[in-house]
Amino acid sequence: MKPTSIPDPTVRRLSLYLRELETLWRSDHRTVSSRKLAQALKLTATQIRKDLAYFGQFGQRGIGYDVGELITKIRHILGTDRTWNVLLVGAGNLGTALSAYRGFAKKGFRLVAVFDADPGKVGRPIAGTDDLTIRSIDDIPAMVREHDIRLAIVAVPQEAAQTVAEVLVSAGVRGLLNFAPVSLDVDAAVAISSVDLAVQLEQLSFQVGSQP
Amino acid sequence: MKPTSIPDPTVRRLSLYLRELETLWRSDHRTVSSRKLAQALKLTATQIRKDLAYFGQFGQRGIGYDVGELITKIRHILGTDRTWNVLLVGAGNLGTALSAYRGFAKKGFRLVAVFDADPGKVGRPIAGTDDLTIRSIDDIPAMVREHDIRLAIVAVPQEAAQTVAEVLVSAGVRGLLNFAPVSLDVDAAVAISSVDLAVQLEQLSFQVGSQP
DNA sequence: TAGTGTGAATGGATTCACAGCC
DNA sequence: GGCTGTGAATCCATTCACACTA
Repeated sequence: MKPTSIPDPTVRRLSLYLRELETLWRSDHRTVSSRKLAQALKLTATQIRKDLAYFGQFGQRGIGYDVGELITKIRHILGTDRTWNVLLVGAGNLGTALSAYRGFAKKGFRLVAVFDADPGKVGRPIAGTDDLTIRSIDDIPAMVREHDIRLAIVAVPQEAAQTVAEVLVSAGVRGLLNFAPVSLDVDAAVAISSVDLAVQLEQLSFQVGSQP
Repeated sequence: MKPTSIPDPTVRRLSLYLRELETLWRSDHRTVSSRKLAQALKLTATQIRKDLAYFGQFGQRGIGYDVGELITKIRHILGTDRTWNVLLVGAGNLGTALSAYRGFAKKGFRLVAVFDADPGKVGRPIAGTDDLTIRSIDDIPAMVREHDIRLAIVAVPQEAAQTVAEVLVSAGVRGLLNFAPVSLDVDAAVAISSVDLAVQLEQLSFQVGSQP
């Protein structure tokens, strides 16, 4: 891994490369060219080579890339070659669906606890998970310490999001995946990734709407 | 609205401006400067002014922007000043959570039907919605025609996503919001917006991981 | 021939600097 | 004094062109 700062778009694409490579692996492809990868992802071959070149020389001229090796390398770059303990706040519709989502575990993210502010929900088990029960928000700091938590998912209503974010950050969490439709204001050292479901539809509305 | 092609990043930010403006409106702010807006969203004031200038002159020098007016204008630009009928495929964990999500309706997106391939699920009502029941995938074309559907949400497992996308597109859908962890291959005229939940966490892993 | 890796050129978004208006 | 709108300058990601290797 080189010392230079990596362009943000490159990091985003790295995840897509990994996803595609894993699919290729499952269908028994053991080598792939930047051109093939580009086709599948609707990017350019040069871009993929540039992106990978930020981190080293992974390919064989004339041959392409070794799928298994590249998977290992990208996982290492992204930091997903180990297990991350993750915690989730907000046991509403979305929160419980996310708790039961298998895709996280497949990528090495293990959900260790779910929290909700509603005392009526505390203690209730979450369907579709092995043995998770809803905990009180007050237990967050202890859980963060106990399980070395660095990442958390925020799936609470807009009004509660900023407060929850502050609790998490002051407990020591370093990255937040935010589903609340609000821009969180936290220390700049904390990484934030946001998914606003309505915003996604608005983008489509714009693109489709400007067509007849 | 000008004829020039709008930068993609600008369109993405437009949604954020709208969200922030709606929050300001609820807290009784009736005017706002680009600097205030920039602070809240962690952007630069110039960028906001440039973005808005693509579409016209909405501000008052010395004063700022009228919150209500700007909301109206941005909604018009995004095409959300009308109701969009939307359809959702995949009544698993995530799909049912999305069906019950109130945020879509607030932004003018009305979910009119939910589909699933599992015959055992067809006919079952969806909790948290008024009167939606799960329908057979075969009914998609009829529903698209009947309700003038242009946007659809894909919340099916990876293996099913490409097929579902093709069914939707050939039925006439113009934009897809895809939650399956796969890159969909459809006609270039179809707008696609993708949310891969695991990818979001990977991005955080990278950012947090490169810190000590 | 098929394919990677990379400096140089290009293109497009962001920021600067400032004119113009309240 | 405060703030918008915008050409010019800057910055940064993408693409081009090609040396190099299997």
